[in-house]
Amino acid sequence: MGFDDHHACNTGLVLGLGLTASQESTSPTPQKAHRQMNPLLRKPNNSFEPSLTLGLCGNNFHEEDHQGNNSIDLYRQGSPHNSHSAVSNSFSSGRVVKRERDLSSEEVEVEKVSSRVISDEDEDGPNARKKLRLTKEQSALLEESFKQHSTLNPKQKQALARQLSLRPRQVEVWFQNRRARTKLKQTEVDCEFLKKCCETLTDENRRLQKEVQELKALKLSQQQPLFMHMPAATLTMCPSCERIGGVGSEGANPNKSPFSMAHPKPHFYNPFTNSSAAC
DNA sequence: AGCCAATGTCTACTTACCTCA
DNA sequence: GGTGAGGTAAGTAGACATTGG
Repeated sequence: MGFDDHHACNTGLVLGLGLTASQESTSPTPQKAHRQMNPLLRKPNNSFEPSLTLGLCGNNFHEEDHQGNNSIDLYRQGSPHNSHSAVSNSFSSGRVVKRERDLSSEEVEVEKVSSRVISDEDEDGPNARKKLRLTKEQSALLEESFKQHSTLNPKQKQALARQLSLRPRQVEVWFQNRRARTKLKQTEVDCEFLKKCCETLTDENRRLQKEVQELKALKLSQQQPLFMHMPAATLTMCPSCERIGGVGSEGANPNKSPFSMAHPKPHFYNPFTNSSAAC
């Protein structure tokens, strides 16, 4: 169908059942493979599939080779609040097993060091969970990095964490939350866009229904003496082709619509004006 | 080659803390 | 000063891929 979304809703967005191909460069990381399996992130290389989403573009994932040496830093926190972390909670339950399993060996070591510091400083009880606030500099650098690639491979994570004096886990969490926020915003945009499309289609539907009614009425009137049902004032004659058109069939929507018929002005045959002497 | 456990990463959802009006 | 809303760091569960035995 010839529905032109770009003009209909004027949002600058593209809606369509399109076939999208992968924009992602090759990455040897497992995450890439995972993304290919994940329905929300999947961008298969050699396949096309219908899509309605307005996902992030420019999301190329480069296998950047940061210096990435494996030395372990004691990641100091950037703000006074930072001496506490969620790790203190994790270690207070049996989930510490999973928690440690989630961490690389390096991270485990860092976590353990951190937890030691935490336990020294934590005077609010074993379950206290103070909120970390990232500094402006940290946030800015994370944002910058996110613009380049919305997911990180382990090396990138390590390098970024070192650069920011954060734990790799914190960098990972920040990226996870950032992706979630992006997706949420995009969903809101999509929702607004679809609402507008719905309104447009509803209006169009209403207009077409009205047109159908008028055409039906006209057809009915043609089966009976026309002068009894159709006042002369409702008929107009096309000066060029000398045909008669009804009022109201087009006037309801003066704007050209994507749903307009190929020949928007219907020509109605009027036996009374169709004689050779009519014009 | 096939199986399985361990591990790592992801999303989605939730919780808890902090800030600000 | 108290409070509710919003933002966000972090926890959790579940799914899936990879890897090594």
